[in-house]
Amino acid sequence: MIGGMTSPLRTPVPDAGDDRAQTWTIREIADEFGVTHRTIRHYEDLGLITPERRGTVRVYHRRDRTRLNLILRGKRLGFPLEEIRTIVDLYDAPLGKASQLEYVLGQIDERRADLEQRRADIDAAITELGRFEDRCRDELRGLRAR
Amino acid sequence: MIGGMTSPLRTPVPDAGDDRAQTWTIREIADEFGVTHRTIRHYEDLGLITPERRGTVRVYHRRDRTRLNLILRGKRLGFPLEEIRTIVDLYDAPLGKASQLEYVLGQIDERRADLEQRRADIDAAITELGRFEDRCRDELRGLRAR
DNA sequence: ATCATGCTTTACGTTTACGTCAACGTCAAG
DNA sequence: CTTGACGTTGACGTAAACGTAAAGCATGAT
Repeated sequence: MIGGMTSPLRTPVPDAGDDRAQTWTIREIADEFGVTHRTIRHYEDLGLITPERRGTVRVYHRRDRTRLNLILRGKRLGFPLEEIRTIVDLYDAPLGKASQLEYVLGQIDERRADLEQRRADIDAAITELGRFEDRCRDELRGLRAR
Repeated sequence: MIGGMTSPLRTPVPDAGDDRAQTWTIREIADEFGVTHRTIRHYEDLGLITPERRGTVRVYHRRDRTRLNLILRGKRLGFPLEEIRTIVDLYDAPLGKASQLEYVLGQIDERRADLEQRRADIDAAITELGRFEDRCRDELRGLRAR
């Protein structure tokens, strides 16, 4: 089960006063998202997340959690991590100049096309399952009618 | 491009008269489905398809093509091959006894639940993309307004 | 002071899904 | 009968996505 426990870092950050600047350790993040710390670090190796370093230790912010959510959903959808990186990078690209915006909009269209293809596959699979289920139920009724 | 060329085997099968009993070679199947013969053989190693053997040579029937379609769609959806096997096996299970039918119906429900979870993920991703696109377009208009 | 915990890096192991030879069989054509 | 064009079986290679020790700091607790 994935809860929403908020476990404050023992170093409440000097720049405090803002309690929304909450941070988490790698273990807390891993537990909460139901993955191992090794997985988290693997994503970092691939540049999917870039937690702050306080000395040698990793400190995770809200931003990292947002990215992790995107990553895990991408995984559930079967995207390879490299492709997932292009997606999460997309979401926090600079967007400064018009050319960059045009590029991002193009990427968005590509992504959407991909996702809609997948949805079509899923819908096909579901209706097929439905037909198969009907056949099975018919068969079952036939057996019980005797 | 994946066409539908029908290339008859040079041995038109003694049990002929029925032209629907068409067969294909591994190369034809591979080309038509856009995969390599190695991939086809890999699926056979895992028990996903079981082509007829005429001597030492593999002979593919319509049934194998049906399975291959299921397999490739499963792959597009990101299912691992082992899981895909349980799915294709499901579709041509015996269905003889009621107990077997009950089991299959249960499996169908599981599959459907999985697929619907995926569809939910996809829908979420698509609407998120939509919101992001709107923000980008706003930004773009802002730049051009100057 | 030291001891246990938790975090870190380094590095090799594993599973999945094929790719890539190598070496051989076979069958029709020249 | 030899030459290709396919087909077949190993067997090893590889890329992705982590798992699994091994061994070193850092820090709070005893």
